[in-house]
Amino acid sequence: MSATISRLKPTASAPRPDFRNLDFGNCPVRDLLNQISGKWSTLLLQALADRPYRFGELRRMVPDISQRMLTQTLRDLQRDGYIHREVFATKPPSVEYSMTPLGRSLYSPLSEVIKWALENHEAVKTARQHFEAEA
Amino acid sequence: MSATISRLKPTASAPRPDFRNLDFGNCPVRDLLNQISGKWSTLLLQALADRPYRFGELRRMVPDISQRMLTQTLRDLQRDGYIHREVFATKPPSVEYSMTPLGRSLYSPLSEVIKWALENHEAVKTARQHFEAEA
DNA sequence: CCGTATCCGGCTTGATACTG
DNA sequence: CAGTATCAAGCCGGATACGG
Repeated sequence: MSATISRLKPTASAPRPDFRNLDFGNCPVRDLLNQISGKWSTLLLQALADRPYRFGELRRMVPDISQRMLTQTLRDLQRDGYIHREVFATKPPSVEYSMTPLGRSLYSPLSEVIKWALENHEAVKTARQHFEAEA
Repeated sequence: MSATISRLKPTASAPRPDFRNLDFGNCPVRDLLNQISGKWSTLLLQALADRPYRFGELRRMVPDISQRMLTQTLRDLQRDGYIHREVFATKPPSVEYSMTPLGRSLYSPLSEVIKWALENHEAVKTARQHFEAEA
């Protein structure tokens, strides 16, 4: 997931590229992908791409997420600027989450990957079966 | 990461949607994303999108991957049909990895996400700083 | 050169119980 | 309704050593 993969200089004399920009701080792709590849992140982005939802709604839409992970994942997405959190001082209080422009701009390419996954799931499952068969 | 997020039926009488297609076997997106979101998967796909490489070359291109994870990640990618593994009976033996058509078709949308990450890393870092500042 | 085996520490996640 | 705190379990990934 590095931004720039260390390409070996064809005739490099250095014994080792030692191209240490792979840590999360310096490699944007690993840094960002690390977040959105969390177990629940993409799922929640998909949900909020539709329209804003409240905490409890999201909880019901994703029955097998724990309250803990829902809170945590939403806060991480908010932290990175993908979603907006708005508290309504109703009684009892409610909190609504919605996508930011940044979140939408991410979701645009991300949804293409999701689409690919839906369209090619069978192909991958077939590949897996073939792989097992060879063992 | 589910294929189809359980949308609450507006006037549903059921106390709970109980829409359990979120397990990895049935949810394509979570199933596939789970693989490519491994710590090294995207990085290796990027490398092999360029051209085929041998094991040792990849190892040097990604200095901080362990031999264990390189072998394992490559095998997982091969298992899902994204890359091809070819052994050459040279002396000493060498193994070359290359992308399959399926792998290329995945990399196409995936590279757009990577591109997004490169272009928007600063925006995300800024968002993080603002988030911290509010605490 | 390429791959496997073993051990093991840490992060991530889930379960549960509790507050404003 | 939303969120926090705490604790324990499981998986992932790293180090190291060995084998074909």
